[in-house]
Amino acid sequence: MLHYQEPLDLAFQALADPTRRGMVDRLSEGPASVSELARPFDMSLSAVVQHLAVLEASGLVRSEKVGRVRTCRIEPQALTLAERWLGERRASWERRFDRLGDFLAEDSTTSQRKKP
Amino acid sequence: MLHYQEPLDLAFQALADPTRRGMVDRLSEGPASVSELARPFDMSLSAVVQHLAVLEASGLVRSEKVGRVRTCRIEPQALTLAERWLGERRASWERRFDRLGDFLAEDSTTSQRKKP
DNA sequence: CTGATAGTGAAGCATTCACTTAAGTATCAA
DNA sequence: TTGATACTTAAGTGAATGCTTCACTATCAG
Repeated sequence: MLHYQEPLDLAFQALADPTRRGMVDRLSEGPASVSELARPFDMSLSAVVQHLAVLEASGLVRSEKVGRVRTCRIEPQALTLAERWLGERRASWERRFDRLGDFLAEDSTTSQRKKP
Repeated sequence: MLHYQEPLDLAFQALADPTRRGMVDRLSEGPASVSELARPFDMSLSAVVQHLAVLEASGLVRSEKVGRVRTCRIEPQALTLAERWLGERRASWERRFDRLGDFLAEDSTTSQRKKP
């Protein structure tokens, strides 16, 4: 079962890991090098680089190397994409919730209404 | 490496799968039974039930059984939690970005002057 | 040059994930 | 009661995930 991974899959998957959320959190305050990103975490640099690869694949982070230092920064569009998806579903639910009063007042079983 | 799974881990993990997002999408339109949730997907009912378990564990969905039918509905608080996390990071980045704009507006060492 | 710094790449390993099939258990309708 | 419906539970499988270690390549400072 090979699937093309949609942006939302990749973004949510990337955000599901606390280390990666920590990295995004750090980057939301401004750019950072790989070792700088790695510092707070109790794991090998290699592991952090692998997390970074996941973040880059998801589009949440981009980076560029100058000399021997790779500088990472957040890519807010991908963040917004996920945020919007959530917002839309919540809005849909709220719309329905608002109409609930009408349904209750009318007391009808969906489509079983007019049958004389 | 045993960890307590934080709500955000569970929520983002749950949302990382397109089937589960499909289910949340459906539920944002209103409650549904398990088989109703399963109908659009080309997989066994068992698989759908397992996806549902992930959604329930994450707090995104709750369900209750009446007779032989389990009715599922969305739990918007968990949705809001994830949405807020994203919003906060984006806000943090935007704040920084605004300050950067101010800085660049005054800075001329790294960019060329406009030709007269 | 020499050595330290910053990162890269590959292999290996335990665990988790997303399914499957198969065999249940209640519940409702006739 | 009989049979269909609506799940439920358990076991198994292959692929993906989150690490590790070790070996390696650039880059910069003195």
